[in-house]
Amino acid sequence: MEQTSFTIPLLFNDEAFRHDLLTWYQGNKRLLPWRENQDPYRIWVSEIMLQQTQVDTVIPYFNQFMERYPTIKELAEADEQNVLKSWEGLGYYSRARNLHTAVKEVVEKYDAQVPSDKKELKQLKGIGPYTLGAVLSIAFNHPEPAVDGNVMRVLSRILHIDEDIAKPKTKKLFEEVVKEIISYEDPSSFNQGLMELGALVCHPKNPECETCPVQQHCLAYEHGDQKDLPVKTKQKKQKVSSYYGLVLKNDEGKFFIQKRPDEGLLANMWEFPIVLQEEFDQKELVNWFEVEYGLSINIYTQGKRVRHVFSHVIWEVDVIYASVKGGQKSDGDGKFVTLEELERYPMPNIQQKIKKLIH
DNA sequence: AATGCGTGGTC
DNA sequence: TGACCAAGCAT
Repeated sequence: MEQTSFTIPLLFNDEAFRHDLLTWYQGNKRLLPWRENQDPYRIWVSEIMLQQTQVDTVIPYFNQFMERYPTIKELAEADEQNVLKSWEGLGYYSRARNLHTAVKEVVEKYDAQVPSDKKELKQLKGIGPYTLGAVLSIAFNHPEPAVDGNVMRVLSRILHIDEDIAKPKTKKLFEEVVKEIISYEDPSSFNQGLMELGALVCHPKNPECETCPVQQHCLAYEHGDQKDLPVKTKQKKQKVSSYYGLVLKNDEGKFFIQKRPDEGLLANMWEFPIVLQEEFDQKELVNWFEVEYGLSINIYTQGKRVRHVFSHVIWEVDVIYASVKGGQKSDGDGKFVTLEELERYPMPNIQQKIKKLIH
């Protein structure tokens, strides 16, 4: 009844492919912190961190995170601000907040045991189709597909599938394909093997086909057009927004920072106040701040321009230094802190760049 | 379905 | 050096 626009070629030897892939994986898999055991909590955390993030970047974050939050209960009992601090610099911060929410739910509803039930696991915050399959297969040995960018790239070449992998529908196609060829003996190694192959051999550019363990199964290699696969439409260019960033110091040498809103970009992270230049000209800044924060500031110099590229937008922030009179009161989410105290607040990289300009 | 959501590495 | 890429999810 399910009609996909693709059927696996009869000449594709899935049994031999599984054997060759698993044999290669067993002999070539990297020793990674989350591969030391099969603790579902560790597997879960690693999969969240690995979303859109490279292994080398994740490793130190994962080790520190596990040192600080060794068990589900300890993470569940933590303050979100501390969890965000552990995530600082890793990006996509909603991952951390969703993981924290989900972990608390697991403690309450499932006695702190990661559910192995597909439906229960899927409804947890931050667990989508990929992470669901990854946790089920790696932690519980269930034969579920875990289709990420690696898997789509590898299989698009092996089976010569030229559907646009940027389209959601295409991922479903690959999930159906994996269901048909996955190993029921070792689904964990099968899924990880596909991803490992994508990371170590079947690169996006210049795939190392000459040393590929499944070269003889690869239709793209046979055609000689592996460089043209996968097909992927490119994303739009980011638009640039210009801001003023205010580094405000009061009489005690403390700096003004504020907590960002609880949703949207960099939610619940802390920042030096910024304002869109198209909304307020530099001449209006003093008045704007007075009205917005109830504090009188005195601009004394303009610093450098800081540029920061996000996934979907570019910020250019002109840093402005100013002094504040008095400034003990702190309405809402703003407050004055010393440079030392500032270290305890989770701040995104754009704000770290601004912070480094303080001398 | 299309868009919002970070950061670092590569060429 | 800008563009692309990397173990995606929420809405």
